[in-house]
Amino acid sequence: MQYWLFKCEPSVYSIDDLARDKKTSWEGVRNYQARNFLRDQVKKGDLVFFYHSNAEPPGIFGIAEVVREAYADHFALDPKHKYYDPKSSKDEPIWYMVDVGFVRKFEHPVTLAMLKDAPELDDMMVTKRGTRLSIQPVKKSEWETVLKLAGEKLRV
DNA sequence: GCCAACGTTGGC
DNA sequence: GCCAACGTTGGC
Repeated sequence: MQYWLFKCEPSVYSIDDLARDKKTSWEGVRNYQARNFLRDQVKKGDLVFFYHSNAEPPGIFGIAEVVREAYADHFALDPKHKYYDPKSSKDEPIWYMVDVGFVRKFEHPVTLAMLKDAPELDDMMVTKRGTRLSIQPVKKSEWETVLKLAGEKLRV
C-alpha cells in the first residue's frame, strides 16, 4: 500500500468533478518518469493526494483511491484528441492510465505555501521548485503530516 | 501574462 | 552523442 500525489489543473478536472463523478480515468500522462510510476508502481488500493496545479491557490484539495491499475491510455490512439501520440499503437502502447475513485475532499485544503512551510515536508517533491512530475510518490510520514495540516483524521 | 526550469526533438 | 531550439509546466 503506497501513497501518491497526482496533479491536475482544476480547470481541466478538479476534486469537485471527482466528487460528482465518484470515479474517473486518469489519462493524459505524457512524461516517462510519471508513466513509469503509473505503469509499474501504482496499485489498486493506493491512496492519492489530489493536487490542484495552475490554481489559485495551488495545493492538495482531497484524497482519491486507485480503483483500477494501469491499462493502455487509448486517448493516445485518437488522432483528433489532444492526448494523441503517433508513436503509440494498440499493440505497443507507450502511455498508461489508471482509474481513481473519490474518497474525500478536504474541508481545509493544504496549500503549496503550507506544504513549503512545514519542515517535515522539505523532501516532498512538490515543495521543490522545478519538480514538474505529475505523478509523485509520497512517504507515509509525509502523508500523515499533510493530513494533520488539513485538520483531517489520519484514518481514511 | 511572465518566465524559469525542465523535457523533447532533430540537425549535425 | 552533443546541444540549440522549441514546447510545456506551473508558480507567481
